[in-house]
Amino acid sequence: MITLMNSFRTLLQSSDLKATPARLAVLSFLDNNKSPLDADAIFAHLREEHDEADKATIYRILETFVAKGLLKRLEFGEGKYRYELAGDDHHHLICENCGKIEDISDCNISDLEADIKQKKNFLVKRHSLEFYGLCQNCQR
Amino acid sequence: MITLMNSFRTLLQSSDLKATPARLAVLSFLDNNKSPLDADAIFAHLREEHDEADKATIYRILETFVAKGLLKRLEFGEGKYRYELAGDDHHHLICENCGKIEDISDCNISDLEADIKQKKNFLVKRHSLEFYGLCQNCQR
DNA sequence: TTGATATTTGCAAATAAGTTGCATTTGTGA
DNA sequence: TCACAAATGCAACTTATTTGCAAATATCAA
Repeated sequence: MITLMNSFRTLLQSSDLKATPARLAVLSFLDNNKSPLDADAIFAHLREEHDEADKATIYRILETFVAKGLLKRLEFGEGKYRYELAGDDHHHLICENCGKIEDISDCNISDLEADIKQKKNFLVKRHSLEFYGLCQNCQR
Repeated sequence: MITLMNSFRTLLQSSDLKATPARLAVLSFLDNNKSPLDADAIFAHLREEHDEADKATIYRILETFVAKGLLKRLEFGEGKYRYELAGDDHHHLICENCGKIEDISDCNISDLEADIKQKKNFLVKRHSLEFYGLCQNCQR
């Protein structure tokens, strides 16, 4: 735990960000959590953990982290953003019945991106790809 | 023009929806328009065309149309929804510099969806795939 | 063509997500 | 341990969207 927090500290410092309790708590919570979370879930968690932070602060932290590349901001058709730690590229399987969110890696769309440059002369910087359907449990 | 409006009438009727002026105007505007539009753009357009409708009405029309499968609801990382006529499957190229939105078809991810069923036992119903980058003009 | 009626709309108020200005507090390097 | 830029809290605000309810209207049958 101590080492984990230290690694978050280091991460923040190497991004020119001060290691404040709220920032450490946000990183730690997103790290513990498998699925992408929205601002309100993070806010609620910090409150429970007595790492309380104002909602404006949470939003500012998330914005800063996305700008620095520590987090990715995602949309799952809910009318709000979710956030996850930036790591290897992957996409999500979103169950429309129970809301469960799984990861998948190894989507191979770099070929497609090359195609796009070719055909449309559009330079792809990034993409979003999410799948909606039914998870194992909800298929019956 | 008259025939076009009649086809929208027919479309609405076959979806068990009354052909109101606002609904016809929304369909017509989205049909004329190449890129997906948000509720406010539609609202503003109808006002200009003197097909004025309340914003709540616009939102309800859009919601109804999506539910009936006439429209697709999209998100481009803007914190709001955009809508386009449902048609052949395609995805979008969103220019991060000028905001221009182009379409691309023929993305081949049905293979990937089969993979997902295989590996994760997740049943994909639909997906969202959007590309962000620089359009031809904005690359220099 | 006219009524009856269920559907749709307008209006106003409410909610949800996210943002902003500003005074105060706090990490951090000297 | 001090100074100061950076970060936070608070409150007010904006933007996107939703909801309740009464009034208006498209449609269908007579």
